[in-house]
Amino acid sequence: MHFPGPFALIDANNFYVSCERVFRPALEGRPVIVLSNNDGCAIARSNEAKALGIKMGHPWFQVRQAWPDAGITALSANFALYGDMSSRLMGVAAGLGPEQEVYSIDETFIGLAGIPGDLARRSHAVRSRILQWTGLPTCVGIGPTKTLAKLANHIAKSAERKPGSYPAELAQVCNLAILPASELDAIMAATEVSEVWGIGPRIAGQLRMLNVRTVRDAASLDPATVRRRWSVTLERTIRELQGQPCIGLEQQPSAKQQIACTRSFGQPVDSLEPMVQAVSEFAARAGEKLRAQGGRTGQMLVFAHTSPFQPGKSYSKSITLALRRPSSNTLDLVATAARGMRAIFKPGIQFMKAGVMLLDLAPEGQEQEELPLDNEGEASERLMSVLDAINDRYGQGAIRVASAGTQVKKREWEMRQQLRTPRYTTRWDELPVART
DNA sequence: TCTGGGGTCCTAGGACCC
DNA sequence: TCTGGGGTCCTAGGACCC
Repeated sequence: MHFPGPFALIDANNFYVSCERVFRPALEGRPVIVLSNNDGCAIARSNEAKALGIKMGHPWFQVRQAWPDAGITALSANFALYGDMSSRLMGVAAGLGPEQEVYSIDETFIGLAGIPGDLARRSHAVRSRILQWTGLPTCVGIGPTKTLAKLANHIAKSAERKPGSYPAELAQVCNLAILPASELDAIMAATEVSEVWGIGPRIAGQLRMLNVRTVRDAASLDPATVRRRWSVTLERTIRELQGQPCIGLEQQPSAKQQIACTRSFGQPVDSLEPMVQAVSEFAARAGEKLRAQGGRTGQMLVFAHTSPFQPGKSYSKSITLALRRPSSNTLDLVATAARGMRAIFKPGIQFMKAGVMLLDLAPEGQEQEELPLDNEGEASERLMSVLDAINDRYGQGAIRVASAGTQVKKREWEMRQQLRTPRYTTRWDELPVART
């Protein structure tokens, strides 16, 4: 395990909303939310939207009813844009220190070992550079462990957004590593235990029953007792709060152990053909992800179910299928997914969601080889790399399997996305226009 | 009318082995 | 009254993260 602390955590503020605002500055200062797939519920909120009381995961149709006159702008998720903005952010953020772990689309840990001088001042400089070069506002938290860096980031954000919640000088950049013990103690006593990375609602509730309510309370627990009562995971969290590094920095993203592609439909589907289309498409997407990490799959899970929100009879079924031999070939995967769907489909059901999961992943070259009776394997690899290269250059879906549906064959299962902004940075025909 | 998607890790318990 | 000891592998379920 690698502990090049102290650690910084750089985290974008309201990331998806901030990406949208870069290209639509008129949205500054206004309540803006970004919706999940299918325009279902709020997954990102501007500060103004949070101030209205809109919650994470709040269904859009309820938001619309509850605040008809608040001037809320709702946008469909534009993941092509967010992914590209993320890689720009990560590139500039890397300048803060020698080692970097990209933790999520909008967060990165930086290992600061060996950096001399005032880390807070350096962080302010990098923060300004990110804002100037990408347009994205961020906050930086610094601590001797990753858990404390996360906590510091929370404090930096709260101090900025809610003046008075913490000392004003901690806004935007908060370095817990150099705080005098008494001040650190006061801050931990003023922070709820549920804010700690790794403590979710369930464990926070159990801790509350033991009168452990603040971060300070949690940091005073005995690690051995915590391990006995809960698990080694929570023990690590407690030790990290006490300043002992237990969670290392992971610079190379490790290969995934499973790959999923699942979607809710834009409308209920009750016939077999569109269901087969949908899982064909999902299998093809999953195959792209699989080839990107250089892996093969030996098992696929296919599932479909009705909406959990609709009254009436519900139906949910899944099947696990073995591939004849480990493969990353889209044509194999699509055929397997279609076979699975035919096995679990039942007429007269209003299906609302389906998905494909690739299990039992292994790196290429690790599986047992069959005697090559022809050059089938090599041809398949060349076909897939050409497919990926074309889709990479001309856009996702430029070439796809026909069983996933075509423009002629309507794709009735496709998700709704009526409020999507242009893919400004990744499509030539959607570039922002400066002047006509 | 309308409610997301994609991951990881840990533990307990059962099956099975010698 | 008594009923071994130790190990591995797999799966399901719980909890967490963004």
